[in-house]
Amino acid sequence: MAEQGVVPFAQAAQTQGGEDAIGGSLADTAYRQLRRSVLSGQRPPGSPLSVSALARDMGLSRSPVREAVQRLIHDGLATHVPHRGAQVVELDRRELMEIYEVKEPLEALASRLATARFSQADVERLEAMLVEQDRAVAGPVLAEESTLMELDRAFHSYIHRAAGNRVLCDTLAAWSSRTNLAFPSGWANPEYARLSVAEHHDIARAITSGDADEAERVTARHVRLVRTRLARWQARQAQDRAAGGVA
Amino acid sequence: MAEQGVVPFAQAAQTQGGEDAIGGSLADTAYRQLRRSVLSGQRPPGSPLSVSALARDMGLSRSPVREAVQRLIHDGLATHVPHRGAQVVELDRRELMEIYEVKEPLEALASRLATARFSQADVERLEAMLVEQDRAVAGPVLAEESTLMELDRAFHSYIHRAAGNRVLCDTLAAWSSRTNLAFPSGWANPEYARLSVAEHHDIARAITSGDADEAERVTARHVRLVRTRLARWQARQAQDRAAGGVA
DNA sequence: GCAGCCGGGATTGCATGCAGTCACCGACGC
DNA sequence: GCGTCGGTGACTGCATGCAATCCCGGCTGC
Repeated sequence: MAEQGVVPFAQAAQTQGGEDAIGGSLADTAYRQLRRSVLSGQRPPGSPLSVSALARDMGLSRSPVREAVQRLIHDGLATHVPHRGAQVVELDRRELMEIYEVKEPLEALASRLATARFSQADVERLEAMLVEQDRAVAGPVLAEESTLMELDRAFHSYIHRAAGNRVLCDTLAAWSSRTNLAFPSGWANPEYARLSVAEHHDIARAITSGDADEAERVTARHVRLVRTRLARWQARQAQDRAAGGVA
Repeated sequence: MAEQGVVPFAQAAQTQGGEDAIGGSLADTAYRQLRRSVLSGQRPPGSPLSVSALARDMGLSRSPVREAVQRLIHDGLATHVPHRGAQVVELDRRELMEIYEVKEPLEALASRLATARFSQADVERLEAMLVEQDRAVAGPVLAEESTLMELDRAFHSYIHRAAGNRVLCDTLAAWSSRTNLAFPSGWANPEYARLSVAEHHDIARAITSGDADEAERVTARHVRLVRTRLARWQARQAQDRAAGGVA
């Protein structure tokens, strides 16, 4: 049970945006650029996405930009307000919880499938990622939030790909980008970050040891815990906002 | 555990196409019309979806049709061949199996969530659906395939909505339309149809009795069995085709 | 008879024009 | 001061023009 080390999907340009490199069409380029700016927080939730304005800024016509915006809408990263144009989506708590609810069994499935297909090279790669994660949360001060998010994304994404199910992989990638959108500074909390990394160790241990049932269990647990922490963080945010609003 | 009988989502015009009725934009109308003709089998897999030709046929310009086709592509119901235009997707066995693999835990989750939220009205509605299904497979000759498919869709869709998780509901709806696309005459097999209906009874029994664990279990089992039957049916089809090809 | 080449046709992708619709803001009247 | 009305601006959605690209068929030459 181990063909190669790397699992070579087509890398789903749609869901994973392989850099702003030369994209086939202008619409692709615009899509990736917009997507990147949205996911990076450069355009925070609620930002307007006016086709005309974007076309002006990006120096091309409205057609490809319009297409790019509509793809974002379809991805759930933007919404279309009837006569106000599009804007970056503002996920409410309910929707966020819904995504985590469905992510739980699917992430668990991914880990189970990946366990059966993991090669020695995969094991080494995953362990290298864990070393990076340990380093990122080791010192008294954590690495950059964006770095932490990227490490997290890479870890889970690797398992998704290793599962060898493209539908599963694409679906989880789409959901993860949406949840990351709503979890801007959650990674700034050292406690949360370290807990996540610890849970990643549990997942990796189960997968590399070949225990599919255990991998499924600890992965589901991880998703559940992240959801709990996210809810707690959101509640705290709301509380702080309320307190700050008075002052 | 029971607010209303009906679970009122926005009905996800995107994924459920509420008839070809007056859609906001021409693009919406074109999308629904195309989607309908694809899912009904009127445009079988492999059919070309030329924007120009469709625009001519539908009596409108290329812009909205182009948008509609791209939505179909994003839905996974069509593919875009670089310089040949789009065409109705031809799902290969691998992809079909992948979809069933991910549907299993999600359908199971839907049943579990629905169990906790089912009201008395929901119970009655579900039982009415089962009566319809029984009637459809009762006689020596089954009802129309399209009728059977619609009954099946309605049954599962009702549970999805009852789960009260919109992301879950939309995702399953999208996947189901893709699998239905590849299961054209699977419902013509009386044995398969009766087995499915029997399993629906199991699911309904578990849900209405409030046993979430059991609902989850039998639902997963149902998806697994459908997948097995589909694989068997496909193998048989391939065999028949091979035999027919010789003659 | 077969291989290779070239042109016709069609298609996509992008740019742009045009009209309809609506939100926003200021002015006006009460 | 407040509510209401009208103008302005912008935006979307649709139609259409234009160039580039590529497939496919027929034709030519060997």
